[in-house]
Parts: sequence; C-alpha cells; structure tokens
Amino acid sequence: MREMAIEALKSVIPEAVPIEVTVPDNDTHGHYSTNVAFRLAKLRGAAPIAIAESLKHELEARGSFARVEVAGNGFINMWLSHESLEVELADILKKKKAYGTSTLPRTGRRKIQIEYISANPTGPLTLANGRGGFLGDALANIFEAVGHTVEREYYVNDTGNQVRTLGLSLLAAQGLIPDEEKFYKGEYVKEWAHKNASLVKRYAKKPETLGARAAAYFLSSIKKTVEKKAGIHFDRYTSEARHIHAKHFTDKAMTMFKKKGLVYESEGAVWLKTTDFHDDKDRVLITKEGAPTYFLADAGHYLETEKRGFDTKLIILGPDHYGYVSRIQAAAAIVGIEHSHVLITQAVRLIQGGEEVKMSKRKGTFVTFEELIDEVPKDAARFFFQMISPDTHMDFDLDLAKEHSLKNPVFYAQYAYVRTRGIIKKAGAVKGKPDFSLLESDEDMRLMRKLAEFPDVVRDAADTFAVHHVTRYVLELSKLFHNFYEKEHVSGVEERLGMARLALVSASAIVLKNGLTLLGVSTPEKM
RNA sequence: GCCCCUGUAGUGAAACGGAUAUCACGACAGGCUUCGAACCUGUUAUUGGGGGUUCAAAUCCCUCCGGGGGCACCA
Repeated sequence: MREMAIEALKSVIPEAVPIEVTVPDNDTHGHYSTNVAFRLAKLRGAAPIAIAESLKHELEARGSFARVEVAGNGFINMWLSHESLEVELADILKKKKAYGTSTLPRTGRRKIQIEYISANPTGPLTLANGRGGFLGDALANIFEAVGHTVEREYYVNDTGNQVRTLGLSLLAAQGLIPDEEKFYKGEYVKEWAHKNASLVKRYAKKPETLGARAAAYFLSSIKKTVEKKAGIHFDRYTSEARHIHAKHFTDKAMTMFKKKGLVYESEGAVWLKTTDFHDDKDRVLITKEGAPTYFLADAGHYLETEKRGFDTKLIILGPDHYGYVSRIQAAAAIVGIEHSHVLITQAVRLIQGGEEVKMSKRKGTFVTFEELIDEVPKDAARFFFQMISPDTHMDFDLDLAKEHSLKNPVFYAQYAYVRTRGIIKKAGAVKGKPDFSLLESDEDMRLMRKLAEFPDVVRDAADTFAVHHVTRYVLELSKLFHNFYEKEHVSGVEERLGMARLALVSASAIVLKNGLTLLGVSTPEKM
C-alpha cells in the first residue's frame, strides 16, 4: 500500500530526493504522510509550505488519493480512497496464506544462511541462547516470506578444546582426576557422569572421545528442547568435525589466506592480517603449539558456506561474543561472502526473589532455557522475547514469568484471532461478492487500513532484521480488531453490510494468522 | 584505558531525524439483554543532567552521571 503512495509522489517530483512515507498514529495527519517538501526546500530554494502546496495540487490533479492536505509547516498528508482499501481487502481474501509474502525481482533475491544458537554441546542452553533462537527462527520465516532462499543453521562445535574440557570435567566429576578451575561444574555434568559411570571409566585415558560421546548426548537433548518444545527449527546441524575438518575446509581457508598474502609468522604463531579488514588487531590462526585456533575453523566454516552458494550470511551471537565480530567479518570478506551480518543480542539478566541471579555456565549457576520453556507456555515465551529489540538489555523476572505466563500480551493477540474464528463459525463462509463500499464506520476503516499495512511491515522487518516490528504490528491489529468487535456487528445488521463485515473479519483472521505464524506463535481456534 | 549496547509513566518495553511520544502489566474510576468480558472506555511521562547541530532531536554530535557486556595463541 505504501508503495502506491511513494509511486504517486515520484510521479510528481522530478528531483532524485529520497521519498519517505510514514503512517501517522493519528488519522488527522492522514493515512500516509511525507516530509518530502522539507527535503526539496533546499534544492528548490523555496519555502517548504510553498512546495508542499504545489505538490498537493499536482497530486490532486493526478487523483491518486481521496484527499491531500498540507499541514504543520510543510507535511503533505494523504488519505486513501475507499476504493483502494476495497481493492486491498479483496486481495487479502484472494491471497489468503500468501498475503504479506512477496516475490522479489531476481536481482533482489538472495540465498541466505542464517545461523543461530550454535551453543557448544557441553551442557544445557542459556536464556540468551533461547533469545537468539527465537530471533533467528522468526527472522528466517520473514526472509522466506519476502522471497529469499533461506537455510537455518546450527553450527556444532563438536571437536577441540571445549569437548576435551567436557571429557575432563566428567572424569573429575567421577573423581578419576583432580578438579580444575576451568572444568564445567554444573549438576548436569555430575548427572551424566554418574549415569554413564562405566563409559567414563572406559575412556579415562581418552578425554576427547569421552567428551565427544557426552557432547552427542547433550546435542540431542538440545535438539529436543529447541525443535520440539520451543518450535525453533533448523535445516542443518553443521558439524565442525564432519563438515569442516573432515572436508579440509580449514586447510582450504589457510591456503586461500596464504595465496592472498595475508598470512605471516610472529612469536612462533601464524597470524592473519585481519587489520586490513577493519579489525583492530591481527588474529592468530595457528598457535605456537601448532594447534589451529577456533578462528581458523570458523573461517573454514565461512568458506564452506560460501562454497555451497550462499551470498548472504547472518549470524546471531550473544553479547559475550562481541569481541569476535570484527575478526569474523574480516574472514567473511576474505572468503568472499557478499553480504555478512553479525547480530548481537544483548544480555538477559535474571531476577529471582528481587535479586539478580549471576549466571555462569561453567560454574553451573544458571537457569536453563529448557527450564523456562517447561515453566512458561511456548507461545508466551516466544511472543515475550520477540516483542522487544535485540539491543535491549532484559531484566527477566523468573518469579513473575512463572506466575503470570510472562504477563505478556500474546493472549490478547490470540484472543483476537479466536474471536474472528468464532464469528466465522457462526456466520459461515463469505457468499457472493460482498459490497465493501458499505464498510464506512471508523472501526471498519481503521481495521481495513491496518490490514493493508501488513506487507509493508513484513518487508521492513526483513530489511532491518526487526522481528519485533512484526510483533508490535500484530498487537496493533489485535487492538483494532477488538475495537471493531466491540462496536460493530456481523449478525443482527442489514444483510449486505453483515456480509461485507464478515469478509472484513475473514481478512482479519487471515492477516492475524499470517503474522502470528511468521512469529512462530500458534493460532488456537479456542482458548 | 579502549570498544559495543543501554538509561523513556509505578514496572517492563515501542517509536525510518518529523507533527499531540505508543503498547502491555499494575493501580484507580466506569462498561456484558445480541458474534465468548482472556474484551472495551477513561486517568497515570516536560524521554538521566547540561551544552550543540537542524525548519524539526527520545533519536545525531560533545560532555557529565548511572547500568550491562567485551578487549586471549578460549569461543
């Protein structure tokens, strides 16, 4: 819908200025509004008001809007005609599930790999893992909706230091070796070690193998939590051992770096000149002990991704990985990934009994994501995390979460959907060709306009990675639907109006469902 | 010390540099003879302090104060 407003403005503005169109909160400022007169003021050397007035006349002559007004000191406010809303309403009813999706032109279509969670399989998931998981899952849905090809990846660090440490931690838990500071201490370590006591004993001399066995178990338990309980999906669990090392991508990355003259030796270690790519210091590829670093393995991973044909890579990391961003971006640039994005989600601070709970996976003092998802309904957890920006530092009150299902408005949105279903069940399907011109009340029209915004919201969310905008939109739409429901009726009104309203309710059901589905939130028929 | 994020109603959050700062929860005051009240209608903020840029600042710049997280040959 907004595209239409932009097109109309472009047709009357010869200059190449960026045209921004907003949807004001308040109807008195139009259905759409633009500040373009301010932008043109300098270019044309005229006052914004004068420019706005002349644009207004041109727009009126063109007849794209029902009404055009100049307001304030130069805003141009535009009101959609009722007909254009009717056309959009018909479009929703026609496209149904597909409403809100787009087909990008070939040039804009991308092959995106989005990586999220990727927690080491050395124990249960943290809340931050969950936050990133929800974000990644919904973002993947949104990318697909706007026409990109998407792979959802969980990268599994199933070899190397951490796995060895896990093995050693298990041995220590069984008292076979002395405990050390760096070992994993959580209950889950002891538990696994006790349950698999004979295995632990058998591999006492092979901590790597033992760690790998335990890691396989933890991974399957992570999969269960994530896929079954949280509804977070993956297309591929990429194994560092099998997909990267076994296929020599680490070596291939090293060869590539050398060929490009970006590798040098110093202090007995091998370094990559990441400073050529906006990093603040160079990074080690091979330690002086001769071991490849994780960074080299990750570079291999990025190379593998590029070789499999992805032009865009998006990775979601927790705040503790902030220091890793510039080096991974350097690696992405070198291996030739066209678009590489790193999204950092901010911390989730846990409050319990009014006090902060310090979380440490290594020390084992943390609330797991699994615990959360067992306590709080999946839909509530998802909605709650997905309605706020990933940049926000969250204070998460666990007591409150348990008591009130996060006190979150997911039920508000779901209930709006339930109401649409209730009406449709009672009134039956839309018959014939309803006369949408009868939808004239404020509630009717506000709802129609909100529905028409949906495709714009999805597209913007895809462009800016802002999942929470979709969540907010669903809430706004729910509110307008509840308002509509309160004031207007489908049954007990004049028959043709009732039919038009029924169509509007059906359209609302479609958009609510499409929106909630993008967010991975279910749409119950009853509550 | 350097870098990233952040400070908005009692609480948790929202707001491409735009016009009267949005939502939920809580509190208080109201609302069911018709499609389920898990709903609706009111009241509740000079956006941490101070400068600056701009026609326009919660948003950008400087500075001060307060939170969180990074600065490994760990990831």
